[in-house]
Amino acid sequence: MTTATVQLNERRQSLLEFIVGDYIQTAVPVASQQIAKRHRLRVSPATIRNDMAELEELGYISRPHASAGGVPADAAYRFYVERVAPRPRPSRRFEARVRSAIEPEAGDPEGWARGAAAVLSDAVLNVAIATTPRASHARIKQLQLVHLHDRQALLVLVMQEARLRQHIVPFGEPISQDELTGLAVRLNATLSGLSAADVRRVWEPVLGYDAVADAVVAELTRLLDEEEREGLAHRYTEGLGHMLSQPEFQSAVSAREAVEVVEDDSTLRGVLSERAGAGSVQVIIGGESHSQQLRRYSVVIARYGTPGQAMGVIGILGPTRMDYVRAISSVRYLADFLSGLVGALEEAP
Amino acid sequence: MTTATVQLNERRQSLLEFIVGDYIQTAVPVASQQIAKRHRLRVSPATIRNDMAELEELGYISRPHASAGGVPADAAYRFYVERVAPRPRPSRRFEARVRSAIEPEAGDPEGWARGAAAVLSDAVLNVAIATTPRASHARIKQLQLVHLHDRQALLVLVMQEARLRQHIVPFGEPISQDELTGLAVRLNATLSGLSAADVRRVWEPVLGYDAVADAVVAELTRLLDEEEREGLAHRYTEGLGHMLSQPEFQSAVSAREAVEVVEDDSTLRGVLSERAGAGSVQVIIGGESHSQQLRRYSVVIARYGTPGQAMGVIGILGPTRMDYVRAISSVRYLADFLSGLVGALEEAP
DNA sequence: GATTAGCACTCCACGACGCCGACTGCTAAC
DNA sequence: GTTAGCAGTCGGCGTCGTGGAGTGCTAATC
Repeated sequence: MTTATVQLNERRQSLLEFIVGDYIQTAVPVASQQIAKRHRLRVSPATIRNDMAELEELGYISRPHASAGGVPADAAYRFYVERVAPRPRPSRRFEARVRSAIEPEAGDPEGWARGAAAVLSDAVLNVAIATTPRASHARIKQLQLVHLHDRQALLVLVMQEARLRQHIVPFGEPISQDELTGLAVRLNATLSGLSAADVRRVWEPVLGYDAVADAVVAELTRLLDEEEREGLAHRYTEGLGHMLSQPEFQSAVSAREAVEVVEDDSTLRGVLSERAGAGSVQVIIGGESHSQQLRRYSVVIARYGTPGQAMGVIGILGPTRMDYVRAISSVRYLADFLSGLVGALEEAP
Repeated sequence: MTTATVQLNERRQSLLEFIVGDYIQTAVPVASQQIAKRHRLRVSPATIRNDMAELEELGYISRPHASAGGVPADAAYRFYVERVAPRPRPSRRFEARVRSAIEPEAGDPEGWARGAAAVLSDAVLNVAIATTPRASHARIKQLQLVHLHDRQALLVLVMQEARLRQHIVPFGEPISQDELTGLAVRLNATLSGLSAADVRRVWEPVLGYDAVADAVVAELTRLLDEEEREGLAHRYTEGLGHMLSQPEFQSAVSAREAVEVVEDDSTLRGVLSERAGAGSVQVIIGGESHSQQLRRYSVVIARYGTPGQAMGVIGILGPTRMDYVRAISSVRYLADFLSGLVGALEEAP
């Protein structure tokens, strides 16, 4: 039971829904006569005006100037989202596009995230954001050592969910590929499945016996530590052009502002990480983000992945006036789809 | 000997240089009196006007309207670039930033490219683009097989220059990690250092004896083939916000146009790949690109890497009115810097 | 009490107008 | 070839006026 359903009788709720819906479509302040014409509300424009005055009083709509139509405030979008939320599935067309844009066989979460951002942005004509799934407790799956020079090797680390990292490891002494391979086999035997903390505990007793192995293990734990710090998750952003073609960005200042919101990592980072509520789709409308920069934007996000193991984020950024019905259903569908893919990467018990 | 040096006496060449230089700084059509005031040219504005009429005649400058100052045409920028090209080094400050933004120890070309794009864009206040180095003849360095499920493994392929690719390989029969490890060791022994064609030739005789190995090799060659198709190179783009704060993008349409140029892969792909001239820095000014979309933009790019082996691209995209001196020296320095890093990844003979 | 018609009023969008100032092109003198 | 002087051009900008869309209010009606 939302505030709105308590405050407003049924007709006013319908009216508010119409106002938000029309404004989302047209981006023009909606006038009482327009509503009377477009929707069969069985009352005259004058009555609608009275109701709109009431809606303004309660903070659901505001007016650009005294004799103008109403534009929805954050509260109105919140009401709208709650009212239309149950509508579930995206179009068949969208589902088909998702399936053709993302290749499950690749086993490449980065590619999936990139593909997901691309389809999503095309579908909602706003900016889409996707991060690769990332484990809160990174564990090593397998490592590989590739000879580069006499005293240098490339360490390739495979973690759960097929996350790859690479780093150069320098050694004090010359070493051959054969020796490296042997070392990798031994390390894999002892360290597979362990977290950074585990690795340190297991390795402690033998520390100091083999300088080469020590160097590899040190780098290994560093990479695992890094992986756990969420900040590093690679983010794919797509569709800025789509968003800028929305009418709210016709002025040059607002357009540049939008670019800055998208390019500035810190702005979005807060919204993406803080809203940890897994499961369903989250909608953060305008000022609800408590971010000055995002005051005029809404974010629709969902987490995906395997709970407790590795989670990524997929979502939309756009002006508060966005097609929430389509946004929510698209994000929900994609999150489920990606979760399925990531789940399939988990090792069977 | 350029066309301009033949057509223009020394004073007019200086004049043209001043016009271009001033316009690059101010973005305002430059007037004869301004030039007389700012530069000690030892002639009166009237003379400058006469010379400017000549420059207009020859197509070096144009005027927004009949009684306005001159703005440089593509030809003027071309002249300017050639005239100031010899100036060599970027500022110490820039060099220091490059060194702190790019970590050689990481041995991660993707990270280098990303870092390079970031510093470059900050330095020139325009869009910077960097691709990872990519071999024209991809050769396998080492592979790794990671058990996912009973009938599925993750193939991790390391190529020269530490390029990584990953892909899931499904099998008809169940297989353990130990078997996979053994297979990887055998394959590494036979296939290391080979190209896709080599692998196919070497493998042909034993094809059909081991379904699992066949599946891995098939996937392997497919990845190598893919690697050779330039289209797949991952591109990092940075600094759109910087570019949009340039005065040419104050109007909303031009801003959106700019976003589209940057977001649309195909527009830039042409310029990036076609200009294969390795070595020095290439400057493509406005219409020289023969692309309608890029008519008002200039591109400053250089290839980096180890010639004949693996090459990437680093460059700048901005309005034709850009600081070419800074752009060219920055790109040159970064290309050299990155080439050094990539070279160090090559296996010693 | 809720709904509606009528009407005066508000405010924006838009085009016309006019003025100021910056610059040029031209002419004639040096 | 160079320069001073001057008439002429054009963009930028603020002002003004008008048309039209839309509201709020009042009084009548259901």
